[in-house]
Amino acid sequence: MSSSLHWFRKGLRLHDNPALAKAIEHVRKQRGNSPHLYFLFVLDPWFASPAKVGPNRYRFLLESLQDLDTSLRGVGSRLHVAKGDPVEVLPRLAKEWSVGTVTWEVDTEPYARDRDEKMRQRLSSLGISVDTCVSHTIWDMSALMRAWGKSLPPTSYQSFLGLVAKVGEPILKDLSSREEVLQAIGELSEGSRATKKENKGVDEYLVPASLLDLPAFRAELERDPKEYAHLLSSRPPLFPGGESAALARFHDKITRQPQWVRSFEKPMTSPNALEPSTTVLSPYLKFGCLSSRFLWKQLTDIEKEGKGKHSAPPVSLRGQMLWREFFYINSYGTPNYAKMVGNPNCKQIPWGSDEKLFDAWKRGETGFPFIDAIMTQLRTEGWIHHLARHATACFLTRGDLWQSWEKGAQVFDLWLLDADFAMNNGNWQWLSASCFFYQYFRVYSPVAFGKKTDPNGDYIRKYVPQLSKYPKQYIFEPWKAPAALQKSCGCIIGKDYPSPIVDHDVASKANMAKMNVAYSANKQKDTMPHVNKSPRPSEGGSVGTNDTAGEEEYEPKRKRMKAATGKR
DNA sequence: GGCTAGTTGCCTGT
DNA sequence: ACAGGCAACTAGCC
Repeated sequence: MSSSLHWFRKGLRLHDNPALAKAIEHVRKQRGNSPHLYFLFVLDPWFASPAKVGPNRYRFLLESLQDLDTSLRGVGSRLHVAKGDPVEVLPRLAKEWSVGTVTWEVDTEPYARDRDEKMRQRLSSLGISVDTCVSHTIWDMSALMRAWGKSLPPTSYQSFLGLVAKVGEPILKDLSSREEVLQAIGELSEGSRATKKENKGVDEYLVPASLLDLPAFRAELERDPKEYAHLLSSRPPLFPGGESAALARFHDKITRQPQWVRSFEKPMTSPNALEPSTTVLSPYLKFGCLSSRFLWKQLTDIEKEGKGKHSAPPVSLRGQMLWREFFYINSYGTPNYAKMVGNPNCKQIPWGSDEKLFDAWKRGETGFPFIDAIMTQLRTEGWIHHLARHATACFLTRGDLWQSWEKGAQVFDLWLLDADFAMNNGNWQWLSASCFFYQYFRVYSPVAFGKKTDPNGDYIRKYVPQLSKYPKQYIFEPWKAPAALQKSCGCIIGKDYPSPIVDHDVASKANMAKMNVAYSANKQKDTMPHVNKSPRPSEGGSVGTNDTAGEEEYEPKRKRMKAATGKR
């Protein structure tokens, strides 16, 4: 029982990995029993299936595991990759390998919290000790919630900034580098018998070399070759997974251009640039290939070192990191965070359920080129700009299609490389004006918004190539092009490219009226909790765009509200 | 109870 | 580039 095992889940890195460092310490303390340090990742069927993770992100994960394995083998160690339920698999291997201590990085997602609690109990019953560290986020969410002192987390960014100012910044002095950690592992590996033992027989714990090694994904590929065609291309991926790629990208986007870092303002970046206008470090943060604490420290240092002014939260790069922490505390402290029903911070809104509208959105066939280009980039490349996410999320929910944010979040969760429980569900609530943001009358135009940063429509030309010959005055709204022009451009609207599935002006105004009704119903429920009134489904036409009807709908409720509060 | 601020809306006019 | 109208939201703080 003298060996240790570090369990990788997120945190797929060696640098700044305090739980892994603890595992090294545990092994160092052992003497004489040829203790070994094992590294394990478990492909849990809970997420490792084509229904839960799109091919791009699975590829990214495998590359991240391959990179870890390569690094470890360089110093005489290796990564073991097992398949199955980790609560079943890990304790079995721990016994087989005479492991006395297991370490992992804290994961605050509901599934992970539940799984890890089961793992603790299971290991405890086997007499195996557990050591964990918080290093996926900059702050410890449980400590932040204690300091906050309320049962529900702060839902405004400003109050969150107040909270972290009160708590203070964590001390991030001695973040270990990958080289330091590898050297320490190398010293442990020397003379260890375990590495040699494994060379006998078939190795069932190798990192899968590609998606095609996984039967479920192979079956998907055979079922839908077109969908997976981009995976078979010989071109290297746009965003390769792994710690090496993470550190290289960090160097390229951050270290190499301090002036750009210091002047970064998120709203000034472009959602439809052909080269990403932001860092695209998010996939690496999601899997922990890059340490958020390391990035935070580097950004802080770059701001300090330069002279003159630098940008500030919420729009600066440090501000982006704080948004991440903000959504993490919300995901940690909100019951049923990923749902509307049962989520105390989420407005209850009677979203429609129209499969045709939803599928058209998902497939990028709405007839709005800007939206369809975004959805195509998402599906094929796995990353879209933050503001592109805004535009398409608003379009699906309160802007145009009036479909549930939960269904939109599922699509993002499937296809995004950086799909993150906290930020994905939080931002969908934000964009649908269900939580965090409530100015529902500010609606993104699927035609006008993209023109500001891409007047020529080059982004559309790339991702919706049917329209590539359209002149710029029609490319954002091709249905307005004269029939002769459509013909000469080789793309007839309604035949070669869909007609718009909604009239944006009509739909968005009708939806604003529905939001008004839904908000009023939520207000009544809040002020009169004994009246368990579910939000009324409303037809767009019944409220319509008539101002007087809206007034009548709204005014009496104000009075009732006053009467209700007056009772106190 | 009132006031203010809120990561990044759109459109028109200057 | 920026201001104001649009018709008007909520949370947080006083």
